Amino acid sequence: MSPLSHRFVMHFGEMGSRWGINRTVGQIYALLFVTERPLHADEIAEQLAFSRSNVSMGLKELDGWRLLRRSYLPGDRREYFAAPDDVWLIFRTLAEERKKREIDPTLTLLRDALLEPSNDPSDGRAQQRMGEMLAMIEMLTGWFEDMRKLDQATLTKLMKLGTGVVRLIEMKDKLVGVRGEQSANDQVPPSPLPGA
Amino acid sequence: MSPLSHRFVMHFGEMGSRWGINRTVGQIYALLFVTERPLHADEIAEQLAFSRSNVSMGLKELDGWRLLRRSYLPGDRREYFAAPDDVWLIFRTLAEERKKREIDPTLTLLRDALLEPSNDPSDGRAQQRMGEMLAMIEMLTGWFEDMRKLDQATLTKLMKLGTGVVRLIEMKDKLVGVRGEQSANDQVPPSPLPGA
DNA sequence: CTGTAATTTCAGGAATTACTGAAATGATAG
DNA sequence: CTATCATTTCAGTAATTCCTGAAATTACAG
Repeated sequence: MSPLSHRFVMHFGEMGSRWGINRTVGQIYALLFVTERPLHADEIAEQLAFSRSNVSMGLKELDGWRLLRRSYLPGDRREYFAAPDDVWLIFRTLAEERKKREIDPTLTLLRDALLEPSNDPSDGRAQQRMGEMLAMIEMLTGWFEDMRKLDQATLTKLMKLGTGVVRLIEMKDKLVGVRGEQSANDQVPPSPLPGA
Repeated sequence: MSPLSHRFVMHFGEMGSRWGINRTVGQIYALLFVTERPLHADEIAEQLAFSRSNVSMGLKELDGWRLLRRSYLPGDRREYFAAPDDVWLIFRTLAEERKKREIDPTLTLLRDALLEPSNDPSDGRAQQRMGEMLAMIEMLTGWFEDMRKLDQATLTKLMKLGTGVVRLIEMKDKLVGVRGEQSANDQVPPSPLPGA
């Protein structure tokens, strides 16, 4: 492995813990990401000096994140692995999976907990706060869902526009006359900071 | 603690590991979040059945995330802790801190690594891929920075607009007349306009 | 200062998570 | 079916992270 690739792979290994994956998984993905051709498990194990079984578990984990492309070579029984070519696809998948793992369980808890009527009068404050949190998360996830539907070209255009989008909204408000509330299904949540 | 609050606190404890904090820190923050008045460390330790020193370390950690409000009571030497009232402020802070911890180090690595000219010819592919990743992260963080500058009201409006924002952009393009400056990747193919 | 209350630090043990080698399972060619 | 190669599972160990009690430090009242 070239010094450049090696540095990149090591970095992903170190960052792994902050990203909620372990060193092995981080390094494996970095390696697949920078490598031109698909690799089979033994090659990965050899390059990273991990045990074969560790690589197997790491690949399984990555598979759970939907971040792997699998392929075969004619006349070769071994399975080959690669990262998707499109970095934006990788990012989208990552964002979706993180939302599913880090946000959705809390969304469910808040909805469930706030549904059942409380007979404990001391719950007032807690209900209030949990309601605030729920409203925020629903707005964020709704918006995330909206953005997720957009194709890459549109999303790119939107991001390049940056704060310029505010001028558009002001312009619209001026033309239309005012802040007509958008219909119900317009709530959306943004997830700035998709995590790693 | 009421059953409702207890459930919330336990949930945050369990989710802690997925969020990159530990059980203690998760539970402490959940407790502060739902509790009306600020609490001092001993109260937290008692309610959650953690050692006093563990609470101290947890509060230090939360402080590092800038998620704590500290206060004093007249005639009382102890320090009191609370979560900010505004859930959006909490979210923004969280997003900023996560970016700092999870994204910025990689941004730095990619910039540094791609700056130094490589003499290793086998670096071609790695440079290419790392460049793609860098371009994506720069677009995302740039956009994040733009959104971060907006005040809450504007951000909320934008999120509620959801995919409606695409219609605005199309409208603008129509009014202004799409100029050649819009490059190839800016074409706006009829996108799924769910709200439309 | 001195004494006391509040808080933090830290070494070590507890708990959790990561990793390995060996064995089991699965897949395919002949 | 059988032999062989590939992959996964899993029990045990290594490594890391979490948590505690005791000691040290800090803050402040008298």
